[in-house]
Amino acid sequence: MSTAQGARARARIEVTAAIKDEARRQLAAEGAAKLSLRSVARELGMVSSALYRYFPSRDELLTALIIDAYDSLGEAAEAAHATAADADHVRRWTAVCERVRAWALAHPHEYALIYGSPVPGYAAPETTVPAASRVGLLLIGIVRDAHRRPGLADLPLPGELRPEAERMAADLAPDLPPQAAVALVAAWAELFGLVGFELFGQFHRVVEDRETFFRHAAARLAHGVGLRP
Amino acid sequence: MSTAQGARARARIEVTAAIKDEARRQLAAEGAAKLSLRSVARELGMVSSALYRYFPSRDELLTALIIDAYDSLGEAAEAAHATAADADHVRRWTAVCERVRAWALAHPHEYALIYGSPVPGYAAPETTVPAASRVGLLLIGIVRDAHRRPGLADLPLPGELRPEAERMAADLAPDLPPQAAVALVAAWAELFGLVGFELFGQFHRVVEDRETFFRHAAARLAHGVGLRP
DNA sequence: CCAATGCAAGAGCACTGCTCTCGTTTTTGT
DNA sequence: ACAAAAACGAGAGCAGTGCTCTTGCATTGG
Repeated sequence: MSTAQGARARARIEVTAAIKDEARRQLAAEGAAKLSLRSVARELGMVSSALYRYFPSRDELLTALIIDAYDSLGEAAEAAHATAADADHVRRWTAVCERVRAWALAHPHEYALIYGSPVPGYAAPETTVPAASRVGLLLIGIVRDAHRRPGLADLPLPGELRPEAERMAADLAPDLPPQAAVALVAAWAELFGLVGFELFGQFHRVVEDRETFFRHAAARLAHGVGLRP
Repeated sequence: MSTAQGARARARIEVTAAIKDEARRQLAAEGAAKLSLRSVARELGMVSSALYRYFPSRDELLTALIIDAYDSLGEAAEAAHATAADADHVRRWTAVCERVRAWALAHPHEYALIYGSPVPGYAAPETTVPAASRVGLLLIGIVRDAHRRPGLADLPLPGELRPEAERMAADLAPDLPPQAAVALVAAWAELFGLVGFELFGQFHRVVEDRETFFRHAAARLAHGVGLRP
């Protein structure tokens, strides 16, 4: 039987956590490109080959960090949503958007890891999907609330788009009108376009008061999906 | 005086071009991470150290490729704009957007290089700015045309945003109303959010008919900046 | 108690960016 | 036209990387 897992098993999860912590430290400090297995091992006082008992490759380590980053961002966004629970739909939407931006500015390298170019060979493994969906699900929830109250403006749905819109709505939010689903996905992508452009320097000498600019852009996105104050 | 530059100077620009060509080949085939100076040199039949006579570092080579990529994208977008010169403003806008998307899908690694996470240490050098602005200038031109005809819808300008809006308009397009400038910059960033999400796999199992989805998202962006058919 | 497994260490391979030196060739100033 | 200066290609070498394989020790489980 043995209730308490042996000392070995406990040591394993501790070492695994220590590796991830040190790797995350190096990622935050220098970026994914400069993160090296050898230097993580060195910092932890072990030899590089020992590290392969815990992660089969550098890419696997990075994947673990990717999932953690998605979770950290999702948690932050959910917390922002919770503290704005009493506000109207537009304010809840912008609260989530602003928190996403704040998280990105605070964790630029983690953000680049998950929303920048895929760093490894490429193709994010399927295991990252649940963690990656958290912000999206949050935004869907806000629009769903607005639709139930009711308070979701009706959007036009061009005929050409109807089949895809219905498919998307069926997968994402069967209770929402199809045009809301497409508007939502578009706004979701556009939100990260705004954040990414600011973070990666495209707004250099273009936007100065980025906080104000972003707040209004986020409000315009909310308006675009049909939310009204 | 000496009109025809010496054979040495001519050889230099030829070798420089050959290096860039081979580097671009490897970039397109394997991505920026796998592009190595040594393998470029190997493929060109020279030794790696000789390559440093032409590019002082790997990052400088990458910077040259970045500028070329911006120019290639800008050229494609301008060509699309030219062939749609007779159409209405919305169609010209969407033509440019769709060409940007098509270029990104055709050159994923180049796109990742310029709009993904900055690959080197980071911070794109100032020399990339002119090439990077071409698509933005194109979009500004379309809105300016619409404003002159006239046919640019009036957008609201919240008081809080007015100072930044006026600053942006002064820098970007003094002849446009301030609110058009902010809407333009936001739409510009959002456009690349849409493209990036599709390219980097965020639409996996979310959007199926991506062409149709994108066309309508681009049209919605046009509407958002005040363009009307 | 003993065999099977988990683990850390070390050596080693193939690769990278980059530097320095050493002849050779081309350009330039007088 | 000739010598000094600059540009160039080749090679060796340094420090670093991801990853594999073998060896010996510690911890498990039957």
